[in-house]
Amino acid sequence: MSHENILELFERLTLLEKANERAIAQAHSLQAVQLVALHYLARCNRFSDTPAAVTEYLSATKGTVSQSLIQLEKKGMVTKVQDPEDKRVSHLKLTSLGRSLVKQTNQLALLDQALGGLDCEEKAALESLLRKTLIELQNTHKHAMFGPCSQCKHLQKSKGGHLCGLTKEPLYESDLVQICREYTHP
Amino acid sequence: MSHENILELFERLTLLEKANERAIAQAHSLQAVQLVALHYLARCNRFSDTPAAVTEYLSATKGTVSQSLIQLEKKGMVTKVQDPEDKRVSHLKLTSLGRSLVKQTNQLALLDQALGGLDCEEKAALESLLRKTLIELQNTHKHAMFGPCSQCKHLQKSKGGHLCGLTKEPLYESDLVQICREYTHP
DNA sequence: GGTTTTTGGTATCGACTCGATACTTGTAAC
DNA sequence: GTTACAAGTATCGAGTCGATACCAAAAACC
Repeated sequence: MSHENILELFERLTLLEKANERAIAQAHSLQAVQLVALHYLARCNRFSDTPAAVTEYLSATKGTVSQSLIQLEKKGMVTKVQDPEDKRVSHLKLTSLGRSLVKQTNQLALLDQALGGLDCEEKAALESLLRKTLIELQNTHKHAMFGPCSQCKHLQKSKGGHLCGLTKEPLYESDLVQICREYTHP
Repeated sequence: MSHENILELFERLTLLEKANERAIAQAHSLQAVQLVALHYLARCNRFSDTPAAVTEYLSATKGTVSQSLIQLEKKGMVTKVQDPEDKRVSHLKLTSLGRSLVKQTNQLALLDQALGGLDCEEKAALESLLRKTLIELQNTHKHAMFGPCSQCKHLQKSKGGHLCGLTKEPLYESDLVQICREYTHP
């Protein structure tokens, strides 16, 4: 009748996953937060690769995130590129070292391995249930959701391609699958 | 085809929930970890209310957990009671202050609110999928699982009641719904 | 029965996170 | 042009975390 069981399961999964994340990060001389940020940067689009976006994604404060990003830069995982239009913002690009680290650690998530035990139908069901929960959560609170442009409310078709209704910028194929900080459910 | 979407959704939910946890904890002058520990202690059985069990649950090191528990004790949320049989172990009992805090913060989980948007069938489906995932995870790695005695492999019936096959101790009604560190899936 | 090993728990140290505040610089609003 | 605001950095104190060392009680061993 209540949600207690789900909450417990979720918390348990979360704790195990978190511990695993820490272990993996440590194996590469990184902090857990830094690894999460790195994975985020590897799959966000070019509107969402700024320190501010990472801050929003991690739900942390900009001071903290700034420091973590400086660490990542020191370790040669990312480089900062100043935005040509707005000189205040910088874009974070993964170096080849950063990209290879992401690749190495991609399949190490405990969850990823555990999900191998589900068949396709179950995975689809789980995905849609989780998505529904997340959307519900976004409705009650006003948090950024960070989804792919391809499923976003702001996606528009233009001659021969796509367009973001918010920024009016063209979206190419590669943009569509990446996640964006402005994602809104239709 | 792959699990990427599920992993993303899961990570997003986790990050939001974590941020929320921090905020709630801070509102009560606690650390997030301390609040999680407190909630754990509120629903574990009498075999699982020791510092070692909390350590296992949080997947942290005993040194760290020891400090967190000392903080909780200082703040009057829990009290330590030495085990009469094994003088090394201490049991952590919630004070009335601790219990009331747990009650206050119980319904504040973002997830809890978001799950309100699912109907009963969906919730049941989500629960069983998450459980299957967790069991799968336990099979590949050997982590403690922390489930309720009522669903445990070690549960045995005895004359007029139940019994834990591992410790041979009697289990009363109230024990059955609480979570135990020795939980094993049948 | 006495020695060794293991286990539960604490104490302490350094590296790091995190939040808060203050600050700089660039952009937008009026 | 002045003011407000936004992006990002710097810094400080409180606290987490992992590692190590340590103590005491229990268990295993001979």
